[in-house]
Amino acid sequence: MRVRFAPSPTGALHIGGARTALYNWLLARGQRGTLVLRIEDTDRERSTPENVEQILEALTWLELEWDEGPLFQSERAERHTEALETLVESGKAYRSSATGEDVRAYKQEHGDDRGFRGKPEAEGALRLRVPDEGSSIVHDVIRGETEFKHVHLDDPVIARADGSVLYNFAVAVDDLDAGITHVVRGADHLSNTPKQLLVFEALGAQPPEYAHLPLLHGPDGKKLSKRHGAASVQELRDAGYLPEAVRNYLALLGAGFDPERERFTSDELAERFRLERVSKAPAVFDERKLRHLNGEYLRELPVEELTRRLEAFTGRIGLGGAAGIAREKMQTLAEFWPLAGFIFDGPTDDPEAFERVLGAEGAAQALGDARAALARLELWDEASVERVLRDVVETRGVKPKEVFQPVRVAIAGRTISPGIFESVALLGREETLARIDSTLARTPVH
RNA sequence: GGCCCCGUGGUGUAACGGUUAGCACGGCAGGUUUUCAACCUGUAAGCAGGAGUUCAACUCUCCUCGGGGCUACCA
Repeated sequence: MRVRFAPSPTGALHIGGARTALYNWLLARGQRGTLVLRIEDTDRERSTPENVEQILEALTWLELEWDEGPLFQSERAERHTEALETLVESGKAYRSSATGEDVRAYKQEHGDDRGFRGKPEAEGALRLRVPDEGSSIVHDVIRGETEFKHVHLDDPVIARADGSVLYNFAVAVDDLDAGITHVVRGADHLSNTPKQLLVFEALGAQPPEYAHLPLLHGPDGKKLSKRHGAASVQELRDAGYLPEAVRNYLALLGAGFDPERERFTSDELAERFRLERVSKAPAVFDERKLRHLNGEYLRELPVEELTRRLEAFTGRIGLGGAAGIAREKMQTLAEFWPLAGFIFDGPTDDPEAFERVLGAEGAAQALGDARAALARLELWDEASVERVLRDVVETRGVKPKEVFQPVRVAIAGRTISPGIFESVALLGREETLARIDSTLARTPVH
């Protein structure tokens, strides 16, 4: 089995495209087949090295593997020309200068549901001759059979007047030459399939098996796009999602896995993936669910691994201790720094938190007592810190938060942080006492 | 306009010609708790609508409605 993922080089890898790539990968992996990557760059304008680079980067980030082959469709221009000539010689394609305007005029005359048929000319673009009789039937592994009557189909343009080929032609020729057995792609290509089928037929070749995946929509039911927040793999990465979580989530969106379970390894995914089980209905990309899943993956990562990823994500080093105490509280890598950055960069400036917590009655005394108790500590570790701080609570006869919150604001600057004992223990004696002192110095005493 | 696809709670989905229509996210209400999370318990919420086939339909057929895609000398 040979499958292919053929993105258009328009820039970032769209989330829907990522899922298509993933499904192809799972299919190939589960069936011991090969995944071929090919950039659909017959439109040279849109194909920039940067765009291609972005796509490869995203696929690599997702940890998908593919077979090295001719990566660019444009490298095959010679073969395309040759195939074109074959079709012209056999009368299956003809030159026509007809424009979109002419096609509309034709339909005015013959009816909207009548496909355009041109007359052969000496100059112009190349159109494929579609027979009026019969129909092309798309045999789709997911959707069953869909019939497209030839009368409704326009003779498609397969090459520009300058000889360069167009997508629907090139894709068929390339799939044929690459020996692709299964074409798995977005449902937006379903209507294009009869044109490609016609190309296979004109070339006297057997088409591959097709499977059209349901499209991914945004929360508003419209096709997923920029205004829905993250729309590309790159954005997901930058938002702090883990590739394994993204992969798992994307796989869940329409693959028809057992919903009693939702976490799967790549091997399990590949093992269970069945094209026949893929849903026909479009799915809405729900970032909240991805967050949830990501949080689970994050919490199960060994601390050393989590640290490595946080360091790569933030560009900082020495995050090990902080990773350990913050990991229970984050769902994405991006949430780490707001939560634990104070350990490295000093307390966050949050006047509102300061006012509310340290402005409260008894806060200054509580903080002072905590300071004194901590200063007496001989062994500075989490258990000892907890012991003495709880002692302060007991001695003062107040609620725990009346002691813990002032300490938290003193060291973190804000009311949200990892656990107070762990934070203090990690910060160290010197830094903790210094931060408390500096806080005390500007705290009003009630 | 033409051609085509799709339709189970807000979201992702499971099941089956006969079930109290299940699970998860999210919501709500409690619990735990030093904050925020996490975690635990409980709870609300669905077969788009209408015909037909059948002893029986969410499941099969048709229609309507709704959503989507394609309709380029784009991919």
